[in-house]
Amino acid sequence: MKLDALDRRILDALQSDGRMTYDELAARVGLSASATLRRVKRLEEAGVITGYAALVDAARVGLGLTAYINVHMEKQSETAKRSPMDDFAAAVQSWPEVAECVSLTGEMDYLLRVVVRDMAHYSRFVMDTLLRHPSVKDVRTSFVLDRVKATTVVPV
Amino acid sequence: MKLDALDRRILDALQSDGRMTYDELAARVGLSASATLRRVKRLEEAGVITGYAALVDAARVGLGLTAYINVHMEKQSETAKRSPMDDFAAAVQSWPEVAECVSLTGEMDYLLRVVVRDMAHYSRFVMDTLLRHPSVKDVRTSFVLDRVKATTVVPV
DNA sequence: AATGAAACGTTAAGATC
DNA sequence: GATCTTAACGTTTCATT
Repeated sequence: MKLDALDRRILDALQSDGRMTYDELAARVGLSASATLRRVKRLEEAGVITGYAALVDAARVGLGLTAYINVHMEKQSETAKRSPMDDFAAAVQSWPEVAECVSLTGEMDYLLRVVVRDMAHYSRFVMDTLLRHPSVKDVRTSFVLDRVKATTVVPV
Repeated sequence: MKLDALDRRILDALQSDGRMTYDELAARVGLSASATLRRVKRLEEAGVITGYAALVDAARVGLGLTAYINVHMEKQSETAKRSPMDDFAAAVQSWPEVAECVSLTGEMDYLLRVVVRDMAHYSRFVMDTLLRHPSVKDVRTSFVLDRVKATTVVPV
């Protein structure tokens, strides 16, 4: 989708404050409230704005440990009915501990960001869930010592 | 902060739809709107809810490339006036390409998630910004092939 | 039972859509 | 005009004495 300067200003504002009123937003971008609303709806319908979220501090709700897990997969079996990759991707969606999962260049594997209560929770997740999945061969974990920066804002 | 079942339901709902009205939210959690409002304000003031954000699809606004960059730092010089770590942490805040930056166990370095337009943009960011920083020794990059899962929702 | 604190619902006025 | 937000006020609940 093609964005002009006004769209960018709208996205900039709504990314920082997703509950801003249309009056306030309109004042900030220099349009009327109704024109602003039309643009926001257009951005939503075009899939530019995928949703709105309250951002929760994981540590303050008892989820004090974040880990990055490199997951190595078994070689794909030729006889498998469906791809182990797709199967793993589907499983990941259902695991609430997994905040993020991407496949990367370099190695044929996944990188997971998981948010858990503590080491015991981490251990249980890896042993009982992750390693139990048939496509997973082995994992290598790094734990987060310090969250230097974490933003949902994309520089439009 | 101590959360009861109602707080959890509120967080669950607002994490999925941050623009939900208090009437709607109240109906979902089984309270009146005013009681719901009071609880939300309390969660905000306690720092449990850190903010609200419109979520933007980076690819749809021309930011088609995400990279994970492992950054190795120079050994900290004894005579440095302030810590190179802190200096780097401050610099990272000002670079809009960096969506996330954490320090990890294992190696004394940082992991960055950067969101850029394309390879040319990535290259310029690494050459002209990242490697130009005095504390940075070298970097190793993996590019995202497939975003399997990416959520801001924390399982409360 | 009496008390106080915490949390709830109703209502109404103002803001927003 | 209809909906939504928000503060005021009275009521309920519950732990403690």
